[in-house]
Amino acid sequence: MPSPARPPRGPKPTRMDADQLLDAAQEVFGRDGLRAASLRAIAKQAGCDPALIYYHFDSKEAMFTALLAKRFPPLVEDLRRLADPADDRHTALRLWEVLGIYHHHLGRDPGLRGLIRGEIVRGAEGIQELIQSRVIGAATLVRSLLEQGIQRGEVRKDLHTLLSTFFLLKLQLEILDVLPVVAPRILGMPPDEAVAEGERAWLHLFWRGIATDPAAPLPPLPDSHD
Amino acid sequence: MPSPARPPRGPKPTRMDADQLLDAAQEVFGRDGLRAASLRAIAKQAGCDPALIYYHFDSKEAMFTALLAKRFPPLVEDLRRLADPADDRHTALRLWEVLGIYHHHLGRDPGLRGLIRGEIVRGAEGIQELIQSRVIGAATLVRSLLEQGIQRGEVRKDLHTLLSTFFLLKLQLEILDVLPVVAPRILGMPPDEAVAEGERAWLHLFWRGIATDPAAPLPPLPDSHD
DNA sequence: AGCATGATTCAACGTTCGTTGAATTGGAGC
DNA sequence: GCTCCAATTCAACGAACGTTGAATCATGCT
Repeated sequence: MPSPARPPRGPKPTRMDADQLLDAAQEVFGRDGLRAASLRAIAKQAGCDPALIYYHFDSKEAMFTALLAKRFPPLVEDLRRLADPADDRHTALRLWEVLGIYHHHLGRDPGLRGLIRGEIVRGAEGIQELIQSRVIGAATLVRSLLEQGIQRGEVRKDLHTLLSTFFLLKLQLEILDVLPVVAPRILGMPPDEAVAEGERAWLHLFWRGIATDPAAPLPPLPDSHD
Repeated sequence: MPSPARPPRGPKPTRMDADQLLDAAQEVFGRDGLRAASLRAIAKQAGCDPALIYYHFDSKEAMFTALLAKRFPPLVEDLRRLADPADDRHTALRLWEVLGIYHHHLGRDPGLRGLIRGEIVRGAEGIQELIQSRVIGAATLVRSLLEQGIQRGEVRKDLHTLLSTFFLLKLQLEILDVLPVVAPRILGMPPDEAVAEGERAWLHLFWRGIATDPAAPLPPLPDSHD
């Protein structure tokens, strides 16, 4: 009996590519934050050995930046399409779609959200800048949307568009993050419903806050973002 | 030469009480989060040995709850005074003071903010509930303020006051947290100025969003919260 | 069949962490 | 001046961490 039931050492029948590792990393980073997340936890989530991570990535930080590089571009691409000046739909409706895009790309799991939300402030130096530059890229598109609204006369001319963009996006992230957790206890409704109602209430409040004519009725907003 | 320059073992000339340890803990917890903050870092910040912490507190978690128990009641007490229905000032002005109270109690250092903001979502079970209950206590007072505004006819009757309270406070925390960090690069202004302008812009937008008559001019808002 | 190579695991290193028990000392009370 | 206690430090434990180098296996190429 040379070795009773030792698990095989070599490659598994099912290969593990970098993407699968990134999915696991997103889960764990989102749950624990960059610093508290352990490579052993990520490996366990992915179902492999921690050392395998070093075959695909140089370090924990490199894994993090790879995660950003994978998840951000699709979101930005959706925003870019939406920010096309040829789109002449009502600005409130387009802002509603902004919330939808964030919901679609960041809403499904804790994922990048807590990480984007938190790591800007408490993250290490280099990472802070990396996230900032990515977030700014997305925010700039949303801001241009507000400015198109001003030119169309639908949005107040004296609006601070940069701060307003910050408000719109930051609160949407908070809605996606916090409402599902506190909804059952505080709002007495299931998480999905709470998020949907929160987004709708937020857009109404925000739009009233920035509209040239706050009393004018909003165009109908399509159903929840799924 | 029995011992060249060994530092003394016994009590220092200057005693260290639990409050000083809590101050150091607030600094480190706020910077690193509950999980990533180390007792050794807290001890270094306080200028004592890590073991001393265990003389005053049972554990790291106990230290955290003690910190909440110390910092929250003064904030809630200020809110309670402000929510007195006998206060007949304009509701927008009272909401401006709400922002001021949060600024005053949570604005000076990273302190509890990042912690309140983050740990609700990603914290351990028991702590999550602890923070929630404290936050709810404060939020309830702000909500009553909105409802007084409705009764006075200054705030829209169809407002979802619970969600609106969530919006008001969450975004104020984000303003205090993020604006100082990103202001120099993005807004091109010093942190304090950015926070002051952000708070003012936020109150204007929020008030327009909830007012019965959004076009009516706001009462003058006193200068920045200091 | 043999071999090279890419994918995976194992075992270990050095570090840091939360925590503990014993040792030490300054000051209060007698 | 002695004693006792509260406050503080020291030294160490076991666990978990990021990381690395060598070992192992599966597969495709020749």
